[in-house]
Amino acid sequence: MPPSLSDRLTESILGIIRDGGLGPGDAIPSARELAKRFAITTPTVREALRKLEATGAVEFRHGSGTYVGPTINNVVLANPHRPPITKDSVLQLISARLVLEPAVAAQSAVARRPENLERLEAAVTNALIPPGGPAFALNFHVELAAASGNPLLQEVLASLLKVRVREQQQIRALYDNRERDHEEHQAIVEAVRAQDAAEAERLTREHLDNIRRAIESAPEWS
Amino acid sequence: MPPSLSDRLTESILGIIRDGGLGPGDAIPSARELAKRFAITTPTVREALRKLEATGAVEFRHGSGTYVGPTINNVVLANPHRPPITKDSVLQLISARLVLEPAVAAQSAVARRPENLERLEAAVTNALIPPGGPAFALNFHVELAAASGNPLLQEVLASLLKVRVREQQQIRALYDNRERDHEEHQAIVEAVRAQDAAEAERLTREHLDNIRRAIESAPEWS
DNA sequence: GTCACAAACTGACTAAATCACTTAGCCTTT
DNA sequence: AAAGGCTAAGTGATTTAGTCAGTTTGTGAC
Repeated sequence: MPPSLSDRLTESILGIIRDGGLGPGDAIPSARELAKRFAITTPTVREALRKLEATGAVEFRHGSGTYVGPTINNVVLANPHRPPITKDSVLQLISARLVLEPAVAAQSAVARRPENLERLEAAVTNALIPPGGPAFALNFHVELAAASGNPLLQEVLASLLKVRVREQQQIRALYDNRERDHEEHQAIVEAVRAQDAAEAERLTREHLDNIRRAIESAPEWS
Repeated sequence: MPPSLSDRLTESILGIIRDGGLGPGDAIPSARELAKRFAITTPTVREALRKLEATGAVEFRHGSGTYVGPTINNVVLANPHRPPITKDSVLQLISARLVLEPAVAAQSAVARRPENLERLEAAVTNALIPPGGPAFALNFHVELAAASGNPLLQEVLASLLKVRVREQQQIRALYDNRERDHEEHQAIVEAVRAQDAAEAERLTREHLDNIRRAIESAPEWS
């Protein structure tokens, strides 16, 4: 079963991006230009571009052009077509985080660099006055993973947390305790600053367990 | 900025799948049928379907139809357009696994059910004679995550390991030690069977560290 | 009953347009 | 000279109408 024209075209376009040394935000040739270059028609080009769009490899801007997307170099992705959220799925998510994040926090405590501390501080203090939407509080957990020095860990956490963005307000209603959130985040940062891996791990587990309990005791929804 | 027709169409098709109670393998209406139903043209339908194809939500079978894909209910995905592998990216991956998998193994040790042990045994014994391609040895690690009882953890590990499938043979050349692999897997299973979380965690860390060292000492490639 | 074949479905792709939006430059106005 | 509005070129978004290429299924000959 030979790969379809659309599949080969997708790879070719990725080749153009990579061989051209293009990064997120850079423009790629227009659909008409690509159609001419590969001697095919624009609907076919668009199909290939749509596939790349679905994974965040490219972005369309109507009237302007097509640009390299932010997640083109990602290894794992949050499913953009993920199923609707339920209370069970939220509990499943927090349980998974409860397994993964303490280990990440421990790693971040030993590997963190000065600039990570700065960014963590910023994420903690900005959480009380969210500038970029309701999901900003989750930024802390992504920054914590970033401090591990391993971009892959950051990707995994960011992908997991992106799930919650859409229904963040709904969750806020169940667990809106910014003060405690803030205090616990602050404590984790201090442990990371002190490079105390065991303490960072313990505090992170405690923090997530608090959230889990709050969600668990909340009434069913959706 | 209102969502484009293509975006709304994608959601509508997902609605058809979910409202129809369709699961992986089930057929969805043909492109022409969908075009008629939404009063649009087939190229537009195909664009929407291509986006769903990119995330594994649907699959095309030329001449037969379009079917619900295996990962439609996934929360995280392996990027199908991920960048080419390098030695550095492999080390980054193994480092991330070194952080995550020991914690998963500990959880699996306490949460495992009898059927998980069966599947783990099967994965260990089949690893020596791979039936379904060269990537079969990685199955063990996915099964280990499955034993945690949290499908999300299984998804995360499966997505991380899918990265390696494509270049698995290349990696095999660097670290082809099936005997030791097999022994170490076996030891982890025993710890999981005994529900010894600390031991499962330790053995998993040791196992991955062995792999890491083998890759690290290998010559540069690609 | 079994096999070959032909319709009828399906996806894959083409061709040539038109509409909608953005951008940049020019030109007017101040 | 600076500010604002207009216009034209370039781009994505979508349509229309068809052809080609696989797959499935039922029918009829054997």
